Amino acid sequence: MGKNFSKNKLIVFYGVLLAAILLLLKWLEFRFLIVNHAFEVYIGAIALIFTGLGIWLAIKLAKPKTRTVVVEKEIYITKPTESIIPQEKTLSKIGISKREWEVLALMSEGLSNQEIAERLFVSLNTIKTHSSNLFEKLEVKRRTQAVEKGKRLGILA
Amino acid sequence: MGKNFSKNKLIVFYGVLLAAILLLLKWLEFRFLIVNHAFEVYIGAIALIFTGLGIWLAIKLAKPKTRTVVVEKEIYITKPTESIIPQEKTLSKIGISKREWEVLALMSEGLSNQEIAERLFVSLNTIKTHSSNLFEKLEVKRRTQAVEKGKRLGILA
DNA sequence: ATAAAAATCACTCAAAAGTATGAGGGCGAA
DNA sequence: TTCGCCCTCATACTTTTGAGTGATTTTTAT
Repeated sequence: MGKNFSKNKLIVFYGVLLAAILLLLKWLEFRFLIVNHAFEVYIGAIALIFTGLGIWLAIKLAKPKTRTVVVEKEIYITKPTESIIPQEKTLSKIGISKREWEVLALMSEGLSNQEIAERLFVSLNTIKTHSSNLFEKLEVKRRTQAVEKGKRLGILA
Repeated sequence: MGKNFSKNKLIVFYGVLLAAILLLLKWLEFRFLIVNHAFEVYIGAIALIFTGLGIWLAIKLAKPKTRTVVVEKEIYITKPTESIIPQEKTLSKIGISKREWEVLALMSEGLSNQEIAERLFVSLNTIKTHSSNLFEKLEVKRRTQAVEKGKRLGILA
């Protein structure tokens, strides 16, 4: 906004300057044009002046090229609690199914397989199957390792 | 692209302004001066052409001003791990011994009792005793719960 | 020095966790 | 429709974990 304003002001200023120069030339014309040989010089002066004027105008008004520099700024924040189902990319990349993730989440809360089974209304054997598959996909051997790795992968809160 | 466009627009505007000024002069000429018409137009054309030339030269030759814009980009980093032995106040308040805490820490890394025993150069039975005492002090029933509670209490990373 | 706390270890029994294998139904993609 | 994946459940077996009890040694604090 302020930039546009100053630009307009500049243009107006330049217009006035131009008018002044033309008047000056007019005056010079009256004073010296009688001298015939001065005509070429006059034209040359005009050309020179207005070329310089154009250059000056262009330099003044040209927008500077902006170069964007991205600066990485480290900000320590308690990792924002992701969605309730976090990092679906990671999940699908590893191939963990929704049900398996649910089991993992309840594991991380310290529930036993039996408790998880009751919570999810399925049998204990089902939970065992899920957890076995889970361990294989996470490449771990125990539930504690699964929880630890799950957190490292960002798929657990 | 848009930058060039606005620059061109500026030039056009300047040309129009110049024409207006010339018309003004023309009018002034009719009012107050007795001068050769063709000569005025000639001078105006010269001025216009060389102004344009100046602008063109400046645009073509001027090295672009660069202005650096710094953009801050937030990066989320897991808060740096606190002291290796955290929250001794909490530990003594609950009555967890140093050895018990060591066992808990290794538990949280997913080690089995056997592995913990080997790591600490003691027997499996010792680890079992430690963990049992640990569970009682933490008021939990399983190692997963112990780890979970340990983290909640801030005695684990 | 002595009592308390901590660390060590053993043994048994039970529960939980984990492995391996098979199998049936549902569901979406090829 | 067939194939693959997911979810479900079962059975059998092994390993790990945890509870309970008791004991010896070391460390620590009074």
